[in-house]
Amino acid sequence: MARKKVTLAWISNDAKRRATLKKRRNGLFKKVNELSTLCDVPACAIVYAPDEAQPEVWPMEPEAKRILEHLKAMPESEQRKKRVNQEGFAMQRMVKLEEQIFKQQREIRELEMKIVMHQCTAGRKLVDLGIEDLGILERLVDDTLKDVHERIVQVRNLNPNLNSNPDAIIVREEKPIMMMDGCHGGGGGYLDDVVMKKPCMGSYENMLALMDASSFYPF
Amino acid sequence: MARKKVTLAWISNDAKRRATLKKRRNGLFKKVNELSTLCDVPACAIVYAPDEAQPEVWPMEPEAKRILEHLKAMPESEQRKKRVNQEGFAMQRMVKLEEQIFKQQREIRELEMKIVMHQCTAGRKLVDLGIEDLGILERLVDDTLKDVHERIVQVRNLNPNLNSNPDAIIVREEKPIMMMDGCHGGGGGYLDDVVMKKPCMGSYENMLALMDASSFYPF
DNA sequence: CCTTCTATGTATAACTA
DNA sequence: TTAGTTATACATAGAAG
Repeated sequence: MARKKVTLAWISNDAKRRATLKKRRNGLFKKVNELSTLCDVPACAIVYAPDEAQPEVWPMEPEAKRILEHLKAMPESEQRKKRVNQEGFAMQRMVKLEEQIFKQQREIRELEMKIVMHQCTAGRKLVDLGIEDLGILERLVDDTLKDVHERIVQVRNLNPNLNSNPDAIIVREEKPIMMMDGCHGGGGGYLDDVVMKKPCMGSYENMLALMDASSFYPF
Repeated sequence: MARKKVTLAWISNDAKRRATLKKRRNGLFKKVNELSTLCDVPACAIVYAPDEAQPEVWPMEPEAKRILEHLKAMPESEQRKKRVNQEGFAMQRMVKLEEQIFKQQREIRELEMKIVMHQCTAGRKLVDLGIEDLGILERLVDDTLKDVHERIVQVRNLNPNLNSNPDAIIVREEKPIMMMDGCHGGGGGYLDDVVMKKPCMGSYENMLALMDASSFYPF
């Protein structure tokens, strides 16, 4: 019954659109109520439905009307201020988008470095990496080392008589790169976040983030 | 971090109430947008914030007025076109940015999947390793770290002005990574469900539509 | 056209930096 | 304070009646 991901676009299917309108209008009005209750602020919402001469209004018309009177009375000069702010809106949004892109680029690089770590047995050489990638890799390896240390300490605490010194066993291989497969996850594994991380917010949410009152009404 | 069950009552704590107001107001306006986009109906919401002389209105306050007054349509559409042209540049840029973001998000997801694949293949966790394996691992990781250090020093000697701090990255070098050779089981169908989402144009078009010229130049 | 159901997406309370 | 995270509550798309 997998629910689709809701594409923000006009719903062409008639029945669906009407169903959605109804459900969401209810949800919207509920939210209006909650907001004005929780925060004790006057609030209202108005939705025109096709086929309905009068729009749905929430809360009761009279109160809504009172709320709306303020708008009518708002002087022009303030509207102009708002206009200016709204023009700046696009700018701000672009800045946000670019920031997001930058962050994502870093995230991508980091993931790539993690994979390099996994890959090393496949023969990748450090010589192929640029200085920046080396920096990232350094940190990752260091983190891994810390995780391993930590785990060793844990185990030692449980069994103080154990010894992890593998000198007698280990023969260093030609390749200096460790084989990471299977060394992650679970107990503080440094890679868990890769799996768990929530997908980045879409740009639309970003836009909403900009919809802060202070940007619009800075007087 | 358990989220409380939201008692539908006035929030007495000041900071909390303000935070909630802000969050929920954004959420509310987002819903208004979604509703009017999905179902193509005029809709608006108005929220008064304390400490603000004027209420928050969504969509643009003048548009809201129009909605409320059963606005008259025609002459405005032409002005809207003009408006859109004026904003055309910014809009196109934003579309580009959004596309880029979307592509990057897919890239990130793909990288994450590759790592997951590794984890699954390896199927072991740090916790699963015995003390000896941990010791071996420790040395391997440590050796790797040393190798990385060494390589960094080498590179620095060649180019003393280089900086390995990832934060300094601005433009990505040519993609140096070759991913996971041989790890894509046949067909690689596992990513098929990544649907090409239309770059969030809808919302901005909608926004522009709301930026009706008559609303902005009401003099 | 309604409900009702429920799996899944989204919003957001609480927390952290 | 504002921004970013995470876990959880809530909203709702799609299906079935």
